[in-house]
Amino acid sequence: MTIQTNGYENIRFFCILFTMIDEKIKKYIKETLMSVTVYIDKVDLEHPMDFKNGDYSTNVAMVYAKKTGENPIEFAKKLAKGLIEHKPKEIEKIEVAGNGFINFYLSKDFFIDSVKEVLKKEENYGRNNFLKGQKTIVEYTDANPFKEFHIGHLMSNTIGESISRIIDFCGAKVRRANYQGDIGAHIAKAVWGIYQSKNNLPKEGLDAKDKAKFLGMAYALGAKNYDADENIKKEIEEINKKIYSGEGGEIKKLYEWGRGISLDYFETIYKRLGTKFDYYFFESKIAESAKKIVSEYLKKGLFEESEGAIIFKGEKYGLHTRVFQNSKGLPTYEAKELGLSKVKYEKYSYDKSLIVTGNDINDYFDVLLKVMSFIFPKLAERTVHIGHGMLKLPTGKMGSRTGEVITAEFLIDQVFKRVRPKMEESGLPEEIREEVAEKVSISALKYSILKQKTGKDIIFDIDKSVSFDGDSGPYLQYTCVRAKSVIEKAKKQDKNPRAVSERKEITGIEKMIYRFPEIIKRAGEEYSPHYLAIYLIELSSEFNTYYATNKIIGDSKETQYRLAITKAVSIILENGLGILGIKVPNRM
RNA sequence: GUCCUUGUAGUUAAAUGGAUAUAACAACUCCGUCCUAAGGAGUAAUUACAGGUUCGAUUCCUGUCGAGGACACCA
Repeated sequence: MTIQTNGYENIRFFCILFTMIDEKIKKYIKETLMSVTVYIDKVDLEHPMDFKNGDYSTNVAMVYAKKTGENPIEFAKKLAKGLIEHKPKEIEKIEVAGNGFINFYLSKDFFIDSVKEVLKKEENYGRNNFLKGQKTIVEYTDANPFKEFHIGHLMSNTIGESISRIIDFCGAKVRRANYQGDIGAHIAKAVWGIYQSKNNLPKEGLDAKDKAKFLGMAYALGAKNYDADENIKKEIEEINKKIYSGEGGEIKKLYEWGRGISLDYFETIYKRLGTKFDYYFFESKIAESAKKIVSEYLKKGLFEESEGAIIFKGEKYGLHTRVFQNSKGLPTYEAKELGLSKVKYEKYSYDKSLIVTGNDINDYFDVLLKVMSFIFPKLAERTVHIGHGMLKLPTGKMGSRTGEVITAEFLIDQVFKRVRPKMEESGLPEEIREEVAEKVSISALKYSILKQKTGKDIIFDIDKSVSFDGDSGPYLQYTCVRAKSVIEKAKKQDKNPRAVSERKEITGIEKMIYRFPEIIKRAGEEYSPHYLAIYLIELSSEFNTYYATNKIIGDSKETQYRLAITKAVSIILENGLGILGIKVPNRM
């Protein structure tokens, strides 16, 4: 067999050679069970909470003892005996606990080999093939031109970007998409506001942020007058029609001007957050095809007419009724989303389409997917909606309708203000202070979003939630920087990492290192970055304990192994943080 | 009213049906530097309530109470 040696093939080759240890143990349990004539398709294997109960543990004996009619403990003992007979070399010891768990203890050689593997694969450590080649399009952020980029967009962006990176690590071919509402009543309000100051527009030279601020004010003005004055309401509706029809003239010019500066401004935020989109989809481009789909399926009887609108009766399927085309003949978001699924597919013939939005539209997505299952059944099967929770301030709800909008930049700036003075305290060179403070601020924010389960709301107290110690992004960065700094120092003394050890004793940090690939896989299977975030904290905590109790750079033979562990931790932290969308500074 | 989500230490969170429910923050004790103390060691503190299924329930089911969201032309 010949193996092509370009980098990519190499990674794949590794993945085939090194089956993950948990998979291997599961297979081995399954085979042993079959030898005692129990067939099962799923073996539960977990890491016990406490290291003293082994590195892996299975409950199969308790679950399946009943099938054979035996006493669980007796069955566990019998099974363990079979397991011990052809124990793989990675396993040192197998024990039956009093309640019927079978516990597996990995061998010292396994841990040393794991460290070796991390050093060998470096930035590719943790990659797997379980989504190999799967073409996946991930839609997230979805900020609307003319409106503010608020903290809801920040959440969607942070989560979507991280999920994209996770599935990329699992072998998927990922494309990032941003779907933007550049049409509709809210836009018309903003354009009306701009029209009022058309002779006093912001100057060309101003930066994107200030121009965007002007748009925010224009929108607020339009929204206020829309509600207060019947005549202005009519004017705004007129503007809306003009934008929809795309007819030329002054309105069109102002609209395009505003749309342009708004999109430029968003780019500066994406850059700051570390996202680069492959595709931008705009509502204005989707509207026509959406209308066609609706009228076609109205004829086919999927939709019905009611009070001048075209609706889908969801009640037949235990869902709600939704309007797909309003009585003015304009397609609603529902219809546009249908069109979008098709347009996306035409751009990138995806196997999977993920859509990350706030969970306030979960119910609505159920209806949409039902409708899609009739119109584009194949696309519906491939579409997964991921609803994230809302970012809430202790004072109440955060939403663009309440008027109390918190922009992403405001929040980042608030965090930055608290981080910046720490740069002086830690005596960093003048020239890198801004840059490090920026990385630390983004990390604090992103981590506090990613550490918890995606669907749940986050109560966000700027003072308390964004902490810089303990369970935080900066803690992870700090641990990584510290580890790297030790390695640098050792290098100057000609001491280098090497995964060789004579010691029999197994430390807590070794028991964490090899788990990284498993965590990536699980996070990818469930589209859940928080598994990774929590793992990285546990890893860091173990490393910091190790650091506090072991002098890493010493004169003993073990120095090279301690350095190897340190290096492995820094590699995992850098890979893991990268996947969370967090950059590690060189110093902090 | 109907449907969906949710309720875990003082606070914010974690826990593929498993072992003594795990962390961080805040509180209280310690470690003052030697490789980065944005660190480490320790103490105290939690599954809303009532039933059920199970060898075993924070997790599954039913009910009660509390919170959030969605329920026709916004997205």
